[in-house]
Amino acid sequence: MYAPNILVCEDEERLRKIIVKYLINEGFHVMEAENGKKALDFFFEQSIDLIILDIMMPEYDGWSVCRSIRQESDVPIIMLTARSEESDRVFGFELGADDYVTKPFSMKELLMRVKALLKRSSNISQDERVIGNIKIDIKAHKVFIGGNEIDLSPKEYDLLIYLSQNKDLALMRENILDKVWGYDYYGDLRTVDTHVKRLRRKIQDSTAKIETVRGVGYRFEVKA
Amino acid sequence: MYAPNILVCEDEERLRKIIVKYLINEGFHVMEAENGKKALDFFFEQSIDLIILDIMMPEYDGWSVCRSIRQESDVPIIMLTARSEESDRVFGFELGADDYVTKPFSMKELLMRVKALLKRSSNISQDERVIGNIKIDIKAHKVFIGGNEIDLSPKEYDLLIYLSQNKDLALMRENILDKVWGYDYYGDLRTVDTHVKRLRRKIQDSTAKIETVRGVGYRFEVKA
DNA sequence: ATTTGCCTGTCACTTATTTGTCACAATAAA
DNA sequence: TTTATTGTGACAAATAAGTGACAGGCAAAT
Repeated sequence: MYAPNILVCEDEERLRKIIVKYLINEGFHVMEAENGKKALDFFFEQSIDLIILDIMMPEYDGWSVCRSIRQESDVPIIMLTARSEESDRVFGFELGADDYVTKPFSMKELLMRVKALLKRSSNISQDERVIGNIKIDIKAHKVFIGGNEIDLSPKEYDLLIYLSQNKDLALMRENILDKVWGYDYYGDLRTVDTHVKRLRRKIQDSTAKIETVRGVGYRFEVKA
Repeated sequence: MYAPNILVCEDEERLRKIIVKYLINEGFHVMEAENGKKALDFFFEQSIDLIILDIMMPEYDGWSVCRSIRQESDVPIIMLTARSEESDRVFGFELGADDYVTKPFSMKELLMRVKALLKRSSNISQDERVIGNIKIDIKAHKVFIGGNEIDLSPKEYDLLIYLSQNKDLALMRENILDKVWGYDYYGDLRTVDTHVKRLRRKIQDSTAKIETVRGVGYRFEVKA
C-alpha cells in the first residue's frame, strides 16, 4: 500500500508536532513547514497528496499559499483557522480549499477529514471512476453502465463528472451551475433540473441515482 | 451550563466509587455499571457524553464493549487498564478508544483527560451533529435515527438544525421564528407549534425530544 | 449555402409536497 | 372550575420539482 504524502504547514510548533505525530501514527508520510514560503517550496519540489494549512502564518499566510497552489494543482487542501467565522469559511472555499477545520479541534476530527479527502481524491484523480455499476473512463471520455457504453451529451457528461466528484453530498443548484456551467454563467437555475432529468433518464438502469433534496438541490448516490 | 453524562464501567467497586465521587464533585452526571453488559444497556438507553471503561471485567470485557459502542456512536471512550503494555494501548486505539489510562492513576490525571475529551467532542465538526441517537449529516443533508434515515421537509430540517445548535436551552417562539424563518418573517407565532408537532412525530422513536416549556416555548434535549 | 441532426436553455403546465392558519381538543395552572 | 396555554387534525394556498415541447444554436455533411 502506498503511503500518501501529507504536508503540514503550521507555524506554531507545538500544534504542528502533535498533528505530525498523529499522522505518522496513521502511517502517512509527513512533511513539515513552519511558514507559507517553505510550504510552497516543498510543494513544488515534492509530490504532495494533501496539505494541511494554517491561515495565520508569517511569510505568506494560508490564503496566499492556497491561491498559489490552486493555480497549479487540485491537491486536497484542509485549512486550519482559529476563528469560526462563516465568512472565513466561505472565503476559504472560494479560494479552493476542500475542507475547513476550526481550532481547537480534535485529532480524531482532523484525521477523519484527512482520510475522507484522500479517499475522495483517490477516486477523482484516477482516470477511471466508479459509482455503483457506472464506470467513467475519463481519458476515453466514455461512460459505461454494467459494461455497456451509454451515450451522453457534453453537458450531461460534465454534470455526471461533477456529481461523481461530489458523491453523497447535497449540492445546491447554484453550485452545480457555477461548477458545470461556469461562474460567469447567467441563466435560469432550473436549467439544472432539465439536465438532471435527461441524465436521470440515461442512467436509470444503473445502481446510482440522482436524489432530489427538496429545498436544496440534488445528491448523487449509489442506490441503497 | 449543561452537565455532561459520564458512564463509569468498572467491576471493582472500591475504585468505581472513588471515580464516581470525584466526577460528581466536579459537577458531572454520573452513571455506574459494574460490568460490560450493564454498561451497554445504559449506553443504549441513556444519552452518554463520555465513557470510562475498564478492560478487565466479567460479562463482556472492555474491548467488546468498546467495539459494540463504536458501531453506533463516536462518544469519547477512556480505557482503564492494569497493564501498561504498549500493545494494549495500540489495540485500544484501533478499537476506537479516545484515551487510555494505566492503573494506578491519580484522579487528577483522569479528570484532566475527561475534561480534555469533553471539550474536544463538544466542538466536533460542523458537518456531523449527534444528539442522543439522532445523527445529522449536514453535508449530505441527511438525518438518521439509530442508523435509519428519516425524511424531513425543509422547514423541519432547519428547525432541527436550530434546535440541535441550542440543545438544552429554553427557546422562545419569537427566537425560533426569527432564526428559522428569518427576522423579517411576519406570521403567527403558533406556526412554531405546528412545526414542532410535525418534527416531534418524526423523531418520536429517537432518544431526543422537544420538551414544552410552558409560557416560554420549547427545549430540545436528550431523553432522561 | 443549405440541410440535417443533435444539444441546449427556457417556458408552461402538471404533479407532489410543504406550509401556515384556524378551530377545537387537551392539558396544565390558578 | 375557570383560564391560559399548548396539542392537533384538517385544509387551502403556496412552493418546489418533474416533464414535454419547442425554438434557436451549432457543426458536420451535402
